[in-house]
Amino acid sequence: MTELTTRSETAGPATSDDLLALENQVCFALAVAARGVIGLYRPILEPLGLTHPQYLVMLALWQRNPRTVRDLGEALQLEPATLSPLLKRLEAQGYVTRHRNARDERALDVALTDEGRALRERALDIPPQVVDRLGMSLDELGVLRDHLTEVIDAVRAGA
Amino acid sequence: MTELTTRSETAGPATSDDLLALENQVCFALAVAARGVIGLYRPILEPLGLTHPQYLVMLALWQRNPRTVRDLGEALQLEPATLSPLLKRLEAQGYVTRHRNARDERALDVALTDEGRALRERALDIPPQVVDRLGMSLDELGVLRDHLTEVIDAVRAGA
DNA sequence: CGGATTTGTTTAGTACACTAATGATTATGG
DNA sequence: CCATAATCATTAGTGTACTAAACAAATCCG
Repeated sequence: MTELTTRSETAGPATSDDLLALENQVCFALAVAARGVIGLYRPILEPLGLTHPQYLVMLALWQRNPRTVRDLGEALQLEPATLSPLLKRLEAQGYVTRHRNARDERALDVALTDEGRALRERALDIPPQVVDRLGMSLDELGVLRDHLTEVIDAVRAGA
Repeated sequence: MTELTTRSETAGPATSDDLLALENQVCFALAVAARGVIGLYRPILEPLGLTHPQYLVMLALWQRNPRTVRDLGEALQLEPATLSPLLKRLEAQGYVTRHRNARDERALDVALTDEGRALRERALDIPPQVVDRLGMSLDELGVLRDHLTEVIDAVRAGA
């Protein structure tokens, strides 16, 4: 017997109902969990004037400072077409500058402004706030993150 | 010592760099994994003329047939404002009908058409295709789904 | 009964996120 | 060296996904 969707019960037959049951779909759990967790960030990021994807860009820039659009896209696994307008909004907020790279005029260097650099201090309080609201242990979250990393690698391999 | 973000290393201090490192953020892993897995569905769902959220609505309707917008929203954890245009597109595709509920004229009943019902047969092949492309075992996926369900519950409790 | 409140859906507005197409710059190879 | 190909970013178009506001229908309650 081959089971083609994951079910809570380990015994019993995998009926066609089980196969297409919403609650058995990993993709559904993934979508709901991602939307839910990102939703937790919304009120926390709002005072900083950041959306969640914008926050991730800032995290990437705090790790390495002038980065091209392509470089950011690889780090965040986002299409340049998604980043392009997002970065313009971050520029309008005053957190980054956008300038053509001198050595390669095709590339666009995205760099932190003083304000963008200063924002990092305020951001230090964000992860603990989210962990607090989630109410899950760091161990649990660590295990989850490792599982998610496996999925991400599996997607890359299967794509 | 309190660790506020999950890190791969269990020993050593949690520096401010670790705290804000992109690769340590569960929200980032969640976002990338969700986008990646949903991306795997894209070529598989395309021949059926469905997007991933539309596919989830169909799954919900195959489980219980006439459902109101609100009911679907609770099942899928989506705002009615998100579902409203999505359901119009499913109606345009010929998979569902949209009619006001006779007993409560506020509510909108979404019901499968014959074509929508028939689509279920073709959908039976989707989960195995995705599992195949992912290349992860059903056990791993089951564990992951259970972890994600915990996160979803934690979000609901903390929101 | 009838005004006030609640509920269900829709619309408006903003912001991702994707694919495909465009345009500009750099790299390549005959 | 120069035509061709590859690379980088942007724009256009579609489809989520959210909040806030609008609207109609049903419910509540004095």
